[in-house]
Amino acid sequence: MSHNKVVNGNKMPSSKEVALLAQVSQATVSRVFSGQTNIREQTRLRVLEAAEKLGYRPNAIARGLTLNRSNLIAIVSINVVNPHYNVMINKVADRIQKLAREPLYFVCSEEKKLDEIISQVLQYRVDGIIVLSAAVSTQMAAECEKIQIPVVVFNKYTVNNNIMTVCSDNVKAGWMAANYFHSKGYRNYAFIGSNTFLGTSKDRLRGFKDALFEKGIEKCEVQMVPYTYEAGGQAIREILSEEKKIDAVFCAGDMLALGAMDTIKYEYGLKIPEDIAVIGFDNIDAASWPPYSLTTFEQQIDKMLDTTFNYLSKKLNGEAISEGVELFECKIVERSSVL
Amino acid sequence: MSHNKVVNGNKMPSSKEVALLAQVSQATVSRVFSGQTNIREQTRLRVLEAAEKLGYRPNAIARGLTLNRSNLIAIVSINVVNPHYNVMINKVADRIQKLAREPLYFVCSEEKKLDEIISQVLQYRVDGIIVLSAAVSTQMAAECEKIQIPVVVFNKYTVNNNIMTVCSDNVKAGWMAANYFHSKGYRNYAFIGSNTFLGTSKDRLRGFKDALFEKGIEKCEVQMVPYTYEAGGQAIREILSEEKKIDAVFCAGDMLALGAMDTIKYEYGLKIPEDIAVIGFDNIDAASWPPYSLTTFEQQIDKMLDTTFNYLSKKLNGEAISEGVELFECKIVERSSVL
DNA sequence: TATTATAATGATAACGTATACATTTAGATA
DNA sequence: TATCTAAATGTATACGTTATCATTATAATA
Repeated sequence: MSHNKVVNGNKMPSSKEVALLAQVSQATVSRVFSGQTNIREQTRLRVLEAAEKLGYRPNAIARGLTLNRSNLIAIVSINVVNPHYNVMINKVADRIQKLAREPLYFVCSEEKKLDEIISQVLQYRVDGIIVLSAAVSTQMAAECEKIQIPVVVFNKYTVNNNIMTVCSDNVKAGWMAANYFHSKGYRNYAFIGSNTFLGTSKDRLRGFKDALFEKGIEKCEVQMVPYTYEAGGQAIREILSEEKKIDAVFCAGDMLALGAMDTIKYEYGLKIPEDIAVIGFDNIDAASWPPYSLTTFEQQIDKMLDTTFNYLSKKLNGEAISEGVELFECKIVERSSVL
Repeated sequence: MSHNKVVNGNKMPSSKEVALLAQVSQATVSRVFSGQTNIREQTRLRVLEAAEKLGYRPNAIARGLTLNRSNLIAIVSINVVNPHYNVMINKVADRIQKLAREPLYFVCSEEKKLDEIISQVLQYRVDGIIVLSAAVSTQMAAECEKIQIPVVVFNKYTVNNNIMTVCSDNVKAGWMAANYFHSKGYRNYAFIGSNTFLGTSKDRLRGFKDALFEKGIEKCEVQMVPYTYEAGGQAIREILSEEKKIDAVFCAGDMLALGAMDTIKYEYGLKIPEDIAVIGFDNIDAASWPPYSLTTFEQQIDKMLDTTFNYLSKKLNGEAISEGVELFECKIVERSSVL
């Protein structure tokens, strides 16, 4: 059938077959490929040559079984179209590879199903789990802790003894946004958040309202919508339609902000920032483009990743490091969507 | 030390431990969890109860070893910030999960290193490999074929007997773009492609030039730049700076097109489409936003994914299906960046 | 050369699962 | 009840690696 009859046509050769060809024991082959030192150069070469000839590659699955770890690190992310998000995922994947591990990628349609997904993840005996923008249940966190699998929740504020949480200080950012608006003379506020990232949006809203309260302002139009450009437009439409006079809108995501801006300009013929000022969140690429020039918040993603991976690698090396919540301050990137 | 002394504090229980508690053999536990039928309901429940009590989860790694397949499907993608791309990756991941497999995600910084990455992928004895926008070497393709691992190259035209290629008909799309421009009366052309997706860009350029040639037009300014918004701007700057009169530019990617458009409008004060018409590629979200309203090409991503996963699942089920190149036509989405 | 110390290698037992085969049990029939 | 058949379960082994321990080969020393 096959044109190739060498050894075992259709499956990858094992170390045993390499050993046979190189005339050494299987253990020696294993030693060569697990990078041990006590090997005579001559035999090492003979083994490598035999391996080359057979197209041998160590079986990571089998290795995982004996070592009781897979070298896999899971990324669990909610399924959302968000440029900022995809940048994050790529960065996370890259860091995992730099840790000499492989990213096992799980997409989670609804946050409700997160526990189910993690349960699946655990079947792979991953070395660690990074959850993006979703909350891990207390029960699941306890279970992971019990079997010594480090979990980092990234970009979602949760308090949980057993897991590491790395997150932006969203409450403070909201507070900063309000103060920034106020300092520029704006007085009639609106907030557009997303129910896709509900917790995060709520935190930003809380900080926003806190600051307004400090200034003696109670009124603030609030819309919570899906995280899309269109929904941003729809939200501002709701706000503007009912004769509610606002002159400043804080959007808990650039995508929402861009949708709102275009609606403000093209549907209502209003000027930004003269009629309405806008602040966004995430500083996605498009925020800096001339048609928008959106003032927005930048998160310290790289520093957050440093913390995440410092924690993970310490855990993986068995070094002591304690869990907790690590908050990072956001920075306003000033452009021209606010006076 | 630990507050929990049940069985084996810090590692996940095995089927053996479950068997012990349920007073059955390990084989029976295995049978319950691999969904076999010949099990008395009573014992099945006893096993499930014991498993529940111990927090047992089958070890996918060990299962992979015996079955000689991991249930993993690798996604190998080049590292690029491209919204269209991230949408694709999410869709691919989702389909993999629907196939009851898990996506193992590899990011490849340079296309040169693809073979190296695939070599790593193969260590995990993945059930299949999906390569996005990168070419697999003939040698590597042959190797994968030999060990019966199906490979699909998505979104990159390559001819290779051993792998399945699913790709848009880029040559034809380029040809369509030129004809579209020409039918609207434009006569002075430029092309901006990306060296990040060089092969794809070249194909689109070839079709574009072919059509121009048919019309008796030889001249066409060409720029090949990295796939970014900024590079798109820089490219059009190069084209416009040297007194080269052009009135139509075809960009092999929306990101490039948006960058070019903003530069045309805000730096040169020219009007789109009156002074210069623009066609993009991919139909990313931003292309439809009012400031751009970009006429662009839409790829039949879902149909392409259908073909990809139909091929994969047939291969995985051992059904016969032959490799080959499957091309999909692109569709122009007409907006107002062309007269 | 004989003796040691050390480096290199081999033999073997895990790791947790699935499965072929052997055995037991339960249900059906006479 | 005895017998037979089929279903349920148990036993034992293999999957490809790593690691421990035992053994052999090599180099260093007297």
